[in-house]
Amino acid sequence: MAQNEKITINDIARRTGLSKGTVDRVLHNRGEVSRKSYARVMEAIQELGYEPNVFASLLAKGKKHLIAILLPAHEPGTFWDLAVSGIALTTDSVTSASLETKLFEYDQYDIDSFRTASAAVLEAAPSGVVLAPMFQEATQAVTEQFQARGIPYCFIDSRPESNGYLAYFGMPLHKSGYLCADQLTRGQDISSVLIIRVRRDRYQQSDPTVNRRAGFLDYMLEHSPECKIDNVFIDPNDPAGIDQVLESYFTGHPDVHHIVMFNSRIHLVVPFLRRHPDPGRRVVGFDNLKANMEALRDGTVSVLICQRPEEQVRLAIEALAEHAILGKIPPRKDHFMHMDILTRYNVEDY
Amino acid sequence: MAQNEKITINDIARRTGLSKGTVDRVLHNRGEVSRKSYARVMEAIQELGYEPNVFASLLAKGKKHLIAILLPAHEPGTFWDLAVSGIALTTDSVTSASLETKLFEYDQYDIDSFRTASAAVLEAAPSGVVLAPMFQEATQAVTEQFQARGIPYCFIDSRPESNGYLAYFGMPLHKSGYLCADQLTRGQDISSVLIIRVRRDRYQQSDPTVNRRAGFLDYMLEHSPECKIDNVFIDPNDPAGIDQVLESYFTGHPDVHHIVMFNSRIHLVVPFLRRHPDPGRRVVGFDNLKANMEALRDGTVSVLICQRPEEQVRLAIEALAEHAILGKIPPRKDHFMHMDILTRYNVEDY
DNA sequence: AAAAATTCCGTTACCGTGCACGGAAATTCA
DNA sequence: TGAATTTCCGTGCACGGTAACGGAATTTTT
Repeated sequence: MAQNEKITINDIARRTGLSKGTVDRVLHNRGEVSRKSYARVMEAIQELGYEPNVFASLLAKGKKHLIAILLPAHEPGTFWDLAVSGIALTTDSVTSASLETKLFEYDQYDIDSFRTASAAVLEAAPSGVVLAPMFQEATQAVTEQFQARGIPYCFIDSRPESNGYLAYFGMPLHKSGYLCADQLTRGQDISSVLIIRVRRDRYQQSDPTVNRRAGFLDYMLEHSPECKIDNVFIDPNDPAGIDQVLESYFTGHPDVHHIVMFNSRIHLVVPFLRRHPDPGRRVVGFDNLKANMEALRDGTVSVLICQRPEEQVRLAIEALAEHAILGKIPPRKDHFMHMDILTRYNVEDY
Repeated sequence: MAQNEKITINDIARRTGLSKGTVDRVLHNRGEVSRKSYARVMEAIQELGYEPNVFASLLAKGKKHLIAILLPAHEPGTFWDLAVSGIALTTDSVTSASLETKLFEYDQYDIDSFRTASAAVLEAAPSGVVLAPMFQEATQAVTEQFQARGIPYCFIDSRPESNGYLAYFGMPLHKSGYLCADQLTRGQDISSVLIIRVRRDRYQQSDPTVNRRAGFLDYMLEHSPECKIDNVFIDPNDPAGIDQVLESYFTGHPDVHHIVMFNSRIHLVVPFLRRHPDPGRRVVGFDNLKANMEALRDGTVSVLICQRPEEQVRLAIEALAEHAILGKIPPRKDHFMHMDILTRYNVEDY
């Protein structure tokens, strides 16, 4: 409070009778300092409450830190497209002057492309990496490389069992399924629900929808144990097939009104739903894709549960930046983000 | 992309055959430069794509910018307490090295204390001010002072008619009332609602609840025109009185189940509601005060509509910082923030 | 005890801008 | 035309920290 003047390494040098070169050496403990001098400097730092000047430091070393972002290809209108848009959110022009971000993309259905992309990341020798764990073993493999090279990394979206990451930013998956069920049923008893699922591929992937579904089922078991729960599977790349599947299901089950989908692709079934309106129907999906929000606006979808993937990316980048530039490590590892409930009445300003 | 090396004012000096002193003069156009030289420098800046090095600049001038925050006193558990907690969110340690924030508080029921606080802000000659418009004319008066002195300012929470502010961060008020009604009724017809209001004081204050109520009534008019809407008034400082008012209202109107309140004080009526449970009741309030969230958890309150006042403060500070440090002006003035819907199932990670 | 090797430490040249000072060049005045 | 101004512009130090370089002091070797 009182003493306004920031104290510098020169002050410490003077105080200890040493030179700023020596002070600098102990600050970055890069050796070549006697025990005695080391102790004296540390003491002075304590006493005077020295704090390094970030600007001077950054200016002097003039290094640009590279943050690598390793994500599935962001085809327009997909979840990963949202995530990627968060890179630009690293708004802070000051910080960003010493930060460079580079996006490494891969095909989320092709493990080899992931391996190639990982290799490229390692090649680039970044100061930090943001990634989503898609392929379990391959992710494990690459993060071990990161650790071996002392490269910090953050997970977004979901999180593997491992433990070496700097931080994780994502939605509490099980809870999100629970919330989803509550929004669908509005806390009232319902008699039937249809879960629409996407058939997964051969590789063992980390799949957030598993936990969501579990949360959903837990809620239903507690609140609507009588409720009949059906599952149908669709193929994202076959719109005609989707229509067929739904058509045949609903002709067989005219009494089913409610629909949920635990991934971001609720928009895939929207065309069908538009053609077959049902005033008693409720539809809940996930993630604020453009197409999903459109469906929310016109009432085809009742509720979307969203997790701000852009924010997750932004926060991950910031955590890595703080680590790289200032050597800070975030107090918490796991950051469970708020689950946003979107309806047609609050979708506009999202 | 290709040329990696950042170009500096020295490069420009060399290119133009002038000295860096001159280049610096045109960069900050502080005169003492001939037309011809000025033009040449500008041209070179264009051609080479010069961008100043923020760190060097900040280091050289070494000035700490002061951002003043002018808000109602943040008594624990109030809305303004939340807002104030956002000051600490100016997380970016790099930026914050050149930023200093100072909180100026006043009594939101005492216009003189506001005047005193405003005077103190002017006294401090800050590089920017964050404020919420409580007293209309007094706010007008002080912002005129800011403009006269070239001090940029941002509004949060709500926004007066005037026009000289740098940016505004807040909830779309009318829409929030609309949303509130939808959450209360769940889109279904209801027959009656009770609006609980706080009697306002003598001074003409900027009152966000007016717009919210308007939005609410608009919704009801559209969706439940038959609905009977009652109003009662309570005094925040008289708990016993609150109980009396509610007691007498509900004994007279046992058929009324639904309750809304358009300010952050829904927690005031929670004790009464807890003592008089009603399974058919729905209660909607605003803002994530601790007490409100508690009531959400135990089911006394059904839904809270929240606006992240901390984020508003953070964003306002960041906007001012960018302006003060880098001279940037934000692209948009008005930032309507997303309205968060909180239920017992997503309140935990908020 | 002298030479060789280590361990420590001070000096110094930057990093890119900001800014004060003083002087050269151009202009105005007498 | 020479002096007095006014316009312009270059020089140089400061900001706080980084890191290479080389030398003094100390320790180890022969």
